[in-house]
Amino acid sequence: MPQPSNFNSLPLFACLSEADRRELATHAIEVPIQKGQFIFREGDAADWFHIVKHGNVKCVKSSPEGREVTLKVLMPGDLFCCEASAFAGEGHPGCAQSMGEGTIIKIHRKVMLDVIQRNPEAAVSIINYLSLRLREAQDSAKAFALDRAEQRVAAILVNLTQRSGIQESNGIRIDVKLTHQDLADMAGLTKETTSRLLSRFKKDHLISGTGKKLVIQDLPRLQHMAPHAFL
Amino acid sequence: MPQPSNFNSLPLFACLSEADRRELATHAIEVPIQKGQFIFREGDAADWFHIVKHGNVKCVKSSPEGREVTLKVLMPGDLFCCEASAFAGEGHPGCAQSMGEGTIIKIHRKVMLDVIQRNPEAAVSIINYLSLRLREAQDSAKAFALDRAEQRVAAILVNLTQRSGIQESNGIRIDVKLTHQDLADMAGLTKETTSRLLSRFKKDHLISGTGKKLVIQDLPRLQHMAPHAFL
DNA sequence: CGCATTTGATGATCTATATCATTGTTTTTC
DNA sequence: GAAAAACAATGATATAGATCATCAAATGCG
Repeated sequence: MPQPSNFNSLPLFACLSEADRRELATHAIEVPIQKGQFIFREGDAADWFHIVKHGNVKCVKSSPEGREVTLKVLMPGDLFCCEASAFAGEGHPGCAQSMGEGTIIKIHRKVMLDVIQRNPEAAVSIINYLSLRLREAQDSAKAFALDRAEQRVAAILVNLTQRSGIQESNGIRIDVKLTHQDLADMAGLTKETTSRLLSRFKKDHLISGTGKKLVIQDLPRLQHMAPHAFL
Repeated sequence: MPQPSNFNSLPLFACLSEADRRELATHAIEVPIQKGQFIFREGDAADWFHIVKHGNVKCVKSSPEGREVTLKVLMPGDLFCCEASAFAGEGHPGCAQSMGEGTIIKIHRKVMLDVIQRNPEAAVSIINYLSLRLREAQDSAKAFALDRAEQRVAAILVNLTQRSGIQESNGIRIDVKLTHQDLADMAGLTKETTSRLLSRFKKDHLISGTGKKLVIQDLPRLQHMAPHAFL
């Protein structure tokens, strides 16, 4: 049961006609996802565009030795891996893995490319989307190359707060279920180092709560610690 | 004196009609660049598309503390910073700096956008170009997060060899003037560490020559050291 | 050409973060 | 609701790479 409301709220589709959005919605497939489930793996054929409906999905790359980085955590509404892959019909450059229960919407690339053909405006949207993602990826590369562990973790917390923060009585709750290992994978650290940093952040009253319920208590100071945006 | 030959050889323009390519060539401006000269700086308005005609240009980001990363070294024929910036009319997300004497070609974004409007095919080329760059940037982020210094330097040498290598009697010469500092900036290392690694590579007969004339002697073994592509 | 500047090589130390190890605390599962 | 599994906290130690410090070699410049 596709939900057109999702399509309307996506900036990427804002330029489409009502008819085209309905066309996309008709061809959209909704799929439930379980914690840890791979939506696709590195190298898989990229025949689908994906949109997170609810839950969170992480884009992951791993090294032969088994270490892995999380390049991005996706929130409801986020499009993923419409990158190179889906357009050029190549394999996926990384994995997409569900971080918990959720739902994703899949649209076959043929349907999508069809709609784009008919809407030059949509192509521009895609270009803007890719440009933004490119900038983000370059910022990440920069952060990994130049920033220290503390700065990277701070930047990640700031980013997650901005993208999924919910105001609460005692601060802003990050609405993503994150283990220390998850954060470590985003920051390119070990879970131990991440754990120690979070302990210090708690001691300094920058954050509170634990595990699944991280609450940001001093966003300005965290932002001040983070040289630039990240993730 | 624009050189249409350059335009014909660019994959990005391959789909254009002869007339459109001529149109671009007519509006192209050729500019000589000096060593160290900034073609643009972070934050500058992005009103131009740039193409390296000869010489090399590096895309650089720097941290407030003065450290910097080189996100990419561009070879003749490479397009640069047609990213987010030029399309969205935003500021440049990083600097572009000449690595030596050279020439670049500038095309105003209005001319470029005009041509793209008339050629839906061109938009697809741009999408493919951006997709590729995105993948590269994600690979870089991954390399910084997961690979060790030696692996990153090896990967960079492999990449430079593939993009600018010239077969010579004693190996493949990298046709880019690189100081150890340049390589260090690409790998996210200090010049000392890079110097030590290159010394070891020489001792192991992986490379020879020095400074401005780096010669790769054992590309297969270097490739084997590098987990994945980088830069 | 000869001097000044930049670049390269390499030693000695320092430090941020990884690794290894343990124990306590949640969360899940049956 | 008890047992199992996953997660968190934190100490002790190891190490890759940074930093500091020279000196030598190459390169550019007047």
